[in-house]
Amino acid sequence: MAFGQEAIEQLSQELVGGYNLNARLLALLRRSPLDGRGQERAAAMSQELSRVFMVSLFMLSSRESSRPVVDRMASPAATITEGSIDERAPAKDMRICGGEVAPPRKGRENEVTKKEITASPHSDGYQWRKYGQKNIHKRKFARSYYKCMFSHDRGCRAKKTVQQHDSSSGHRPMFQITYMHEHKCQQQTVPPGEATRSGHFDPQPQHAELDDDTMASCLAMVIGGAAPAAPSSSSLSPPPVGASPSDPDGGRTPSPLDVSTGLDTGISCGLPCAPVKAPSSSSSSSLLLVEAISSSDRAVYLPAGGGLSPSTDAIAMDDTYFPCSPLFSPVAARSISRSDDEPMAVAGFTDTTSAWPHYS
DNA sequence: ACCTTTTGACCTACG
DNA sequence: TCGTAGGTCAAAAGG
Repeated sequence: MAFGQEAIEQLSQELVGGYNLNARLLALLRRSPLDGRGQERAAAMSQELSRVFMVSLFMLSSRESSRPVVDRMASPAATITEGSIDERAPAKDMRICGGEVAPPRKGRENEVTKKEITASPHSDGYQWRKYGQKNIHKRKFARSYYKCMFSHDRGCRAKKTVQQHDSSSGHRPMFQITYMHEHKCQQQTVPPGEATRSGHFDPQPQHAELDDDTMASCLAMVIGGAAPAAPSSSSLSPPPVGASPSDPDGGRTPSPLDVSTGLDTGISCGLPCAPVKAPSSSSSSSLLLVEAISSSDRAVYLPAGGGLSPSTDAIAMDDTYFPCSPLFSPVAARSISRSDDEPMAVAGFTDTTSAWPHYS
C-alpha cells in the first residue's frame, strides 16, 4: 500500500471525524429517552458514521490493489479523492459506483491539483465565482467552471470544475470536482456549509453526503462486489419475522442501510432486517468479522460503528453496530478464523431462521 | 447600481 | 489542415 501524504491526511480526517461523531452519538443516545428530534439526529449521525467508514474503505481499497475486493470493484475509489492526479490514468479507472467518466480529453495547460467526488461541491471552504458552463460530450449534465473569487484582486489562479455524475440522477446528486492550481490568495476559508459571497450554499452538512442507496451500493462493492442496492424499504413486504413490535424507533421505516441504535447488548436491527445481536465490544477489543455461511452469496458483515482499536475505549464503545441492509442479510453466521492469535468476537444472530425479505 | 449567473460565441488543444 | 470538443470570455439577464 502506497499512500501519499495527502491521502493519509484525508483518511485521518475521515476517521477522526467518525471518532468524534461517534462520541457525540453515544452522548446523545445516553440522554434517554430520545424524543423524535433526538432520534432523527441519532439516525443522521449513524448514517454519517456509515459514510465515514465507506469512504475510508474506499480510500484503503483503492490503494490495496492486491486485495481481491478491489478486483471486484469498479475502482470507485480512484475518484473519491485523489491528491495527486495522474492524468495518464486509463479511463477505465475513472468510475464511481458504476458510473463512468468519459476519458478526459487532455485539457489546456491547467495543472490539476486534486479531484474528488462529493455531494456538496461548494463546501470546500473557498469562495468561487462561476465563469462558465458547458455541455460536455456524452454527459447528461453540464460542467460548471469556477475560478477563485480573488483571481482578479490577488492574481490567484485557482480554478475548479464541477461535473454532476451521470449516475447520480434518482439519488442524491454526486459531483466530480476537479481543482486546478493552488490558491495563492491566502483567502480565509469559510466553514463548510456556510453561504459564500458567490451565493453558494451547501444545504447539507458537509459529511452527510451519501444517501442510503448510494452507500449501500458502494459498501456492497467495497465489501464483496455484491449486487447494487436493493430497492427502498418502502416497497418491501412483508416485515421480517424478527421485527419487534416494541421497536424503539417507534415504527419508523428504516432505510436499507439503517443501523441499530440500541444501547444494550441486544442490538435490535430496524426493519426490514431481523434483529441481530452482537456482543459488547467492551468485552473484546477485536474487530467483529462475521460471514454468512448458508447464504448463497458469502458476505462479510462489517461493523458499521465498531471495530475500533482498544485505544479508543475512552469513548466507551458499548456495542457494535451492523449496517442493516439486505446486502447483509444473514442466514447464519460464524466467526472468521484469522491467522493471527487475536481473538475474534462472534456475533450471534437472534433470528437466523426466519425468511428475509426478497430483494430483486 | 452593483454583483452574480447564464449563455452563446470564440479560442485552442488534440486526433 | 480540418473537425471536434473542452475551456474561456463577455454581454445579457436577473436578483
